[in-house]
Amino acid sequence: MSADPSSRRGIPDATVARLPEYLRALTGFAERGITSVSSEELAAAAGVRSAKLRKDLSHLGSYGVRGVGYEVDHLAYQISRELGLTQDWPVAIVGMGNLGHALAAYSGFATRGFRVVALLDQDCDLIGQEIAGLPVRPMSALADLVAARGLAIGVIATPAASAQDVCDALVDAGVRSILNFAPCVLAVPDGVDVRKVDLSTELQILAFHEQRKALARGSVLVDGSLRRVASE
Amino acid sequence: MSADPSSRRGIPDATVARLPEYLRALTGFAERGITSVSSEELAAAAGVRSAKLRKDLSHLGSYGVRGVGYEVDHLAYQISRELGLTQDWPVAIVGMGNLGHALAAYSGFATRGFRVVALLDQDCDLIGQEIAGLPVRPMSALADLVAARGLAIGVIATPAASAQDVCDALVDAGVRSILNFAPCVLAVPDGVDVRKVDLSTELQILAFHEQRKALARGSVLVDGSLRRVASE
DNA sequence: ACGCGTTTGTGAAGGAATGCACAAAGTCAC
DNA sequence: GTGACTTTGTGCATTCCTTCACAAACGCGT
Repeated sequence: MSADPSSRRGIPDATVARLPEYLRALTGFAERGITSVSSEELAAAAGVRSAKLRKDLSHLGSYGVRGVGYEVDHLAYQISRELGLTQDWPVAIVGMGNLGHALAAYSGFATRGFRVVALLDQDCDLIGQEIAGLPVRPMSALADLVAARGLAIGVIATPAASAQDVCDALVDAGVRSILNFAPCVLAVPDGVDVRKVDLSTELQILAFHEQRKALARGSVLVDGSLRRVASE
Repeated sequence: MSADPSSRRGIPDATVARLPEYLRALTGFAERGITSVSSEELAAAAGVRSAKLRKDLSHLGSYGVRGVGYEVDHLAYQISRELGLTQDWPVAIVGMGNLGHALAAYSGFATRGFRVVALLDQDCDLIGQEIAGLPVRPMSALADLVAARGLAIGVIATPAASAQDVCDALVDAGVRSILNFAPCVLAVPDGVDVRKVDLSTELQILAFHEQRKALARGSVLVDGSLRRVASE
C-alpha cells in the first residue's frame, strides 16, 4: 500500500548488485544498536557515494524520512523483501572437492535465508560420506530434490570439464538459477540465470592494475618482466 | 613498433574484466590444436557478442587479419602481456579456514603466472602446519615476504571481523593489490586496489531474479513467502 | 504557528558501455 | 593481376549508469 508496485518494475541490474552490500551495512548498524542512519552514513559503510545510494533506494520505494534519514530495521526489511530473502531458498552444491567442501561449511549462506539442503557428487567414493552434517548424494537425487524440497538454486563447484554436464542435469531437473565456480562458460536455455564467480579472473584483473601502477612508478618492461629503473 | 603504445592508455574497466575470459577461451582453442579463430567463434566461446569482442580487442592494438581472423597463440600472448601475466606474481593467502584451505589448493592460480608463496594465519595452533605443501606462517612474516619475495598481491580469506586488521597489515608491509573474500568493505589508502568476491552476494542476486521469475510465472507473495496460485 | 536547519528524492547533465552497420583491408581462386 | 568473398576495425546511435544540484519535505525549537 505504501509503495507503488507498478513503479518498481525493472530495478537496474547495477542497483540489484549493490543491494546485498547495503543490507550487510544495515545489519552492522543494527548490531551496534543504531536505529537510524542518513544516506551519507550508510553510503560510507557500503563504500559508495550517497547520491548513488539514494538513487538506488529510490527504485524500491520511498522509505526514508527527509531531514532524518532511514530507519535501520525497516529499510533492512524492505531490501530483504525485494531481494527475496524473506523466504528461504533451498540450495544444492554439486562437486565436493576443496571448494565444494569450503562452500558446504560456509556460514555466510545460512545467514541470509539460504539453506544448503544437499551435497552432490558423481564420484562413487565420496557418496555416503558426511560433510558439514550432510551426506553426499549422487546426481540422480536431483529430480527428487526439486520436487520434494523445492530446490531452486544450484551451485557448481566441479572442475571445468564436468561443469556443462552438471549444468545440463540441473536444468533438466528444473533448477533455473545457477552459481558457477567452474572456470568456463555455461550454455543454458532461456529463462535460466547463471552467475559466475571466477577466482583466477579476479587475480588477473588485479595483476593488470598492479602492472599499471608499477609502470607508472617508473619501472620498465624487459622481456615481459618488470624491472625497476634506477630512479635517482 | 606494431602497436602504438600511446594509443592504448586507458583500457576501459569493462574490457579489462573480460580479457581473462577471452584468454581462457583462446587457451581452449590452442589445446584443441586450433591455430586461427574468427571474432565470431571466439566470442561464442567467451559468451559475448562478436562486435563487443572486436571493440575490446581493438583497445590493445590491431592483432587480427581482415578476412582471416586472429592467430590463437599470438592473440593469447598479447592479452597475457596486457594483463601482466608474462611475469609471475607472488601471492600470499591470509586466513587458513575452510576457504583459505581451498584457495591454497586451487590449481587455477598457478596456471596463470600466480604463485602462492606463503600462507599466513594469526592462530598459533595453525602456524607450522603444512597445507598444500606450504607451511603456515605468522603475520609477522609479511614484511620479509614483500622485501625478499617481491610479494605484491594479498588474498584475504579471514572472517569479516579480522579482515580490516589483516588488510592494514598487508598495506603496511607494502602490498598494493588485495583480493578480499571477507564479507565487508575495506578501507585502504589511495594507490591500493581491492577487489571483493562475496559468495553470499552472488546468491542474493540470484534469489532476486529467481523471485522475479516465480512472480512472473503467476505465483504470489503471502507474508513474504511465494505461494503458487492455482493457474487453470 | 512558523521559520530554520537538515536530509531525502529526483530531474537533468554528463560519461561509459553496448550494439549496429559498413568501409577498409586482407585472402584465395583462377 | 583481378575480382569475389570474408572478416576486421570503427564511427555513430542508443542505452545504461553515475554524478550533480536543488526543490520538496520533514522535525524541532521557540
